[in-house]
Amino acid sequence: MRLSRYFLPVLKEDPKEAQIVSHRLMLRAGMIKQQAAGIYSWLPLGFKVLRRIEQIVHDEQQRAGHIPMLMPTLQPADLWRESGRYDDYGEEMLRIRDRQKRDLLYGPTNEEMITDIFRSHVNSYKDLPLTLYHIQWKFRDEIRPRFGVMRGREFLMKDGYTFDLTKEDALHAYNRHLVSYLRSYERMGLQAIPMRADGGPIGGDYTHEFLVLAETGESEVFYDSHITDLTFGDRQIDYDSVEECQAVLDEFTSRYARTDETHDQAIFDQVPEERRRTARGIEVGQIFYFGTKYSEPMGATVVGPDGQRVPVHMGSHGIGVSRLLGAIIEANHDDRGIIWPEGVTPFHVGIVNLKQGDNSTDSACEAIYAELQARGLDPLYDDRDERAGAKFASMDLIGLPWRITVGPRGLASNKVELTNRRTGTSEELSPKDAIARLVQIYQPVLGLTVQDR
RNA sequence: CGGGGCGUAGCGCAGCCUGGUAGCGCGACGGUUUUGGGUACCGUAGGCCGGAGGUUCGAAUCCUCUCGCCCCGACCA
Repeated sequence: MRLSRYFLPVLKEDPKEAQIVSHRLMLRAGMIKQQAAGIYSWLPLGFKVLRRIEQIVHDEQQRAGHIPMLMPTLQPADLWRESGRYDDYGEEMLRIRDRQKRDLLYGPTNEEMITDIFRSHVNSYKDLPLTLYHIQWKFRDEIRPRFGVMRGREFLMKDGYTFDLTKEDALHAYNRHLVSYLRSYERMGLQAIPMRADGGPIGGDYTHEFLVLAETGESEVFYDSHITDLTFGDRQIDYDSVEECQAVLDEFTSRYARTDETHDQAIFDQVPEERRRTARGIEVGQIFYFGTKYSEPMGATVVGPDGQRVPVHMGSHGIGVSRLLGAIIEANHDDRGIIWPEGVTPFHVGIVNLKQGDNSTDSACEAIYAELQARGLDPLYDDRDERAGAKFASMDLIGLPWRITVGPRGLASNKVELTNRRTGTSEELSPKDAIARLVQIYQPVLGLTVQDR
């Protein structure tokens, strides 16, 4: 993309309503625009990152064998009356009435609807196990929306639902989700720690939350520092293997890690003192096993091998997709702006032309731009007629992890500068070598697609 | 929902107490200048002072009501 043709309304000054860094930077970098309390438009740059995150979630869900679909944002109230949650959910649920005076609601989650779909079409244990998921906008009428997209009222969420014949099978589905979530977060450049959690209004007697450590997190967390040494890495897991999935869960939940909701000081005190940590965390996902909580009242049953009709064991699993942008920025920024991890960056590299209008720099930039695209990368070329300082400031703000700087001085000896946003270190390379380096850097990120399996 | 605060140009703000022709900085636009970290200068455009009612000769300013937004708290992916 050429910046002169893009829509990137960056702000030089801090909008006064933004108190935390991710909100401030998202507004300043022209990623979002607030339309009402907790409701945002996603401007092109923000939308691009949102789509990248969404794509990673899709990839990893499908890698785990989960099936994508899409349910509507508006739901009939009757389904929720059936489960009993129409009254239980409270003021957080946005209720709407249509012209025929039918009660509708803007879905805060989809257990009822998915259960309805399931019971309409699945009758036999032979159709199990089944995991369906979608990525759809949700609305929860928060008492106090704040922190930009981290606590919006309208938010994009991946929610998946598992159906199994037995509790044992359902817990394997649970473990499978834990594995796929660990992989997903790591691809986004995040460390998300699974922590034992409470059920909350979704319900469930077995549940973990995934927390990203950040000063601005809303939850207080307590953990054994050894937990942060664990990484999923590029290990290959057979998602059908009960043992392999269980082993990952065991490994990642072996150390003490809880939020204030479930914190137990007595157990925490058994962790060696030098390893005890108290911090704050942002919740970016949660997994639940809730048994027959919905299948029973809503009649989601299958005929088992013994000919008996039994309610299915269910679980639900969520990733806060739009919230993740905030969480990633909270965990990756400095005083000049955002620092995107390679896995989610809106553009892979920025090209800064130091002397726009100069024949040699212009053509060098054009050549680099074209070649990067030819090699499958997505560059942002700052071809505006601006001073170098303004271009650098914009690039730093929007946080592209790599920058190629092209100026007459370096070009005289066939050199451009390749700069890492995070470390600030630069290398002088020929344009050809700089491109080769970038291709190499992004090879693992671009290589990760489901089709490659 | 309780407590606190704010709505004046695209953004950040002053003016309000003590009523009398609506201002500053940044940004935008047109020039000149400059070209390796938000350059400098000249000029131009841009405002029903959130909305409604009231007081007054006269309201951004005083009074009443209302809408919106932010912050703290209880609640939450």
